Amino acid sequence: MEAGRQRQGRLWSNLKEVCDLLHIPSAVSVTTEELLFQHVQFKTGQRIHTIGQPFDTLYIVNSGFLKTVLIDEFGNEQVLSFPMKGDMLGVDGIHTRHYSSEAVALSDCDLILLPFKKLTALGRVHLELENMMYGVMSRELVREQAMIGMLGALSAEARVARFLVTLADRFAHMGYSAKLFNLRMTRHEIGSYLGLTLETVSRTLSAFNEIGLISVDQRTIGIKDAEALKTLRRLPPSRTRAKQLAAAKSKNEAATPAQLLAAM
Amino acid sequence: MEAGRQRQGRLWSNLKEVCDLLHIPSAVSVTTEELLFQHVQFKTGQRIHTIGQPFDTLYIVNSGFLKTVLIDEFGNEQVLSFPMKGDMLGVDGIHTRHYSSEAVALSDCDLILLPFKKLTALGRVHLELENMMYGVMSRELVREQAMIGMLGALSAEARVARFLVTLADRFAHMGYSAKLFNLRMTRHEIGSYLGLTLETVSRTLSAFNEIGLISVDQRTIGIKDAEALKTLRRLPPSRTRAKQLAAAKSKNEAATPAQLLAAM
DNA sequence: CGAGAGGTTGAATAAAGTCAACAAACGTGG
DNA sequence: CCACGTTTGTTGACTTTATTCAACCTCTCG
Repeated sequence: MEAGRQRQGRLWSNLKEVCDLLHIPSAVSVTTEELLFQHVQFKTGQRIHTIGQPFDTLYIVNSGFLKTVLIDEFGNEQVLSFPMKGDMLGVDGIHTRHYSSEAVALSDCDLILLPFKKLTALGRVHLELENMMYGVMSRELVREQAMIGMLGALSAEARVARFLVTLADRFAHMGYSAKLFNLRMTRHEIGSYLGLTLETVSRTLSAFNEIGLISVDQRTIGIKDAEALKTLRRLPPSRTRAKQLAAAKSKNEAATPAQLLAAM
Repeated sequence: MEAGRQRQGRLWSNLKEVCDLLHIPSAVSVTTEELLFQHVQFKTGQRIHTIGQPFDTLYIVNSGFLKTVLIDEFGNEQVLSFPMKGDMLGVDGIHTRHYSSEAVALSDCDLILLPFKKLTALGRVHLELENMMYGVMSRELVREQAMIGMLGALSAEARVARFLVTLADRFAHMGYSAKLFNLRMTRHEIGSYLGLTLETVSRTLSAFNEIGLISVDQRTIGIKDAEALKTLRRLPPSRTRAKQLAAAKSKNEAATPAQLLAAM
């Protein structure tokens, strides 16, 4: 299970470990020791690559959390993604040979370096590597399409709800709890990612907490009703919610998410 | 310049023609006649592929205009892109082996078929083909990132302005006029693409027309002040515009875009 | 020529953003 | 360990932006 081994004070991974990390089925016959990829560690806040920097390597996240951002003409950050274990970074640099986004570590990180030249050269020998690349790039493309769909069509509440569900799924996929986890990013970063202001994110989380869909304590999120979050499109107006809560309280009962959402 | 030749009642293109179309520098030595890719024609309104359909081929647009869309759980279309000459379709199908979006012809179209199996097989022989694939996929990824940035950060007016500028650039790149062109899509489709309602798109175009940035006549758009459109972030409030227009009128002059935008 | 799709415009409404005050957590150095 | 300033998060009041609903117009194409 230990992806990578110590050598010369650094970690290295072989091709099989890389494929496993990317969830790409690999039928590598010879797990040759020649095919080793170096690890690099980054501390919280460090930049992995910046916009415009010459592209030469891709990165795979082995551990830790990051954000990728665009910087617009007047310095405003637009968060594009929150890569974590198994995600690939730097693909946007292939086309122009310069990174078009910036990647920043949100926690201490361990990344695997994939020098692009080496990768394409190896791709001709180990053809699962080539298929891996196509698969990963296509997957990223689909993810971005989903993001565009979300930004184009969903309300603030639906965006936050989906964000939480997606995060929960990713944590589950990594073997962590999908019911209770810590956000690694600020409200501002979430807002930027979702095309909302940090206040709207904060208010929406509070509203979800109020009606019992989640519990919120700073960056600790508890998922209480994943199903409701998945299908949520719009919250009932707050006066309706207040009325329902009051009614429930007067009967000395806790209002259930189901009751509240029925008012939609 | 004629990309494709008649044969058995259909058109075929060789690798060099495909590369040229994609704007990928190709140094193919042997323009072997073995390496031919078939064309297919679609009429306006026809579907190239649908969501969930098994993936096996990529498409390159040789002529015509299309849209790609996602369909959400309750049948609403979300437009993802408006592919035209030189763009590639179907890349989203690689990952899951099923197309994740739907492509529809907005005009009569001529597309080149790239069977994916054949493509990857050839990629091992002609390595510029492999590089082409990486380049095209990375380019598409960067385009989608820009889209996310736009949807996340820009006002309705800025989105419409950028949309027009981008279209103009693409037309110019194809050898058409960047100053005067026809939209191939409805206001509804533009709105969906930009995350706006059709009414907002219509009003914004009218406002741009009113202050002289563009001329609008149904689907015919004339670009009058490309620079202003490129840098536009927000329009001055309409009462200010009304005042300025009235002031200009009283002096018997036409209000210039510069005057109006100075009020920002 | 008439039906239907596409487009424009206005008035009312709802959603999200802005501005501002405050509170809680963090981290650094005394 | 505590005091401090800084960053992050919450909440309220108000404003702005874009949507919704509706009426109406205008092309296009059977």
